[in-house]
Amino acid sequence: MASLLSADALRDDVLGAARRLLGTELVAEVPEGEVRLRLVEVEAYRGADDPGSHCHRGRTARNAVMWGPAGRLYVYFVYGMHFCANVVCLQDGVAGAVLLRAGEVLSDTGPAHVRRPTARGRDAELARGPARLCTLLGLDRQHNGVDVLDPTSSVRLEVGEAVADADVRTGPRVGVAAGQQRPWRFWVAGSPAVTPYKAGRARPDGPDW
DNA sequence: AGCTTGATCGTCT
DNA sequence: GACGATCAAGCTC
Repeated sequence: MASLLSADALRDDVLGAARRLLGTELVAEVPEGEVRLRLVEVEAYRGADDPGSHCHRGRTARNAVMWGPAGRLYVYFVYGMHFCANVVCLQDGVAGAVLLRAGEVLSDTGPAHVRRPTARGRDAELARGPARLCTLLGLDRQHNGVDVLDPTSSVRLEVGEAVADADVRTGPRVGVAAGQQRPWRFWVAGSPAVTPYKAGRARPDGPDW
């Protein structure tokens, strides 16, 4: 059987954690059954030194989980209709997390397509984008703070087939104007589930950072 | 108390 | 390629 990811993989630095999370498998119990996702796109976020982070301006009720121990889920609400999920990293008391941006469905895609009808039968679109990933796995504010390293949780992070360094790509984070120079987005080259690059959003010469 | 913006997505042109 | 949905956090007044 697959083993759970170790907290050590997340505790030291967010960039290493993001790299290590590629290829890991997120398993969630949903009403339709179980959905198993291979993570293929993630982004690293930090604290006060990261202008693109929710924790840039300190601890608040909303971002509190990001300051807690590694391995918990930080789930937040955006644009009035969507949820996005992160895996919390670094030591207790230090803000850090990795946003889960995309994954490939390894389990039976039947139940997955029931949950994501707008994918119109295309497997690559089941979990392409952070909010779609949450919809697929049924993640919402109820899951904020859930420990994905706990075998009794309804959402768990398990070790998967390793992704070779040669298959890893990095680039600027999507939709983050601040800190554009930081190539803190990691993805698996060639995966159909990775968010397509939007040239129009790039702002390489911003004065932030 | 009111205003702006957002780690987005689906639909329409 | 562009836009509207829809709401809470975080500012500003």
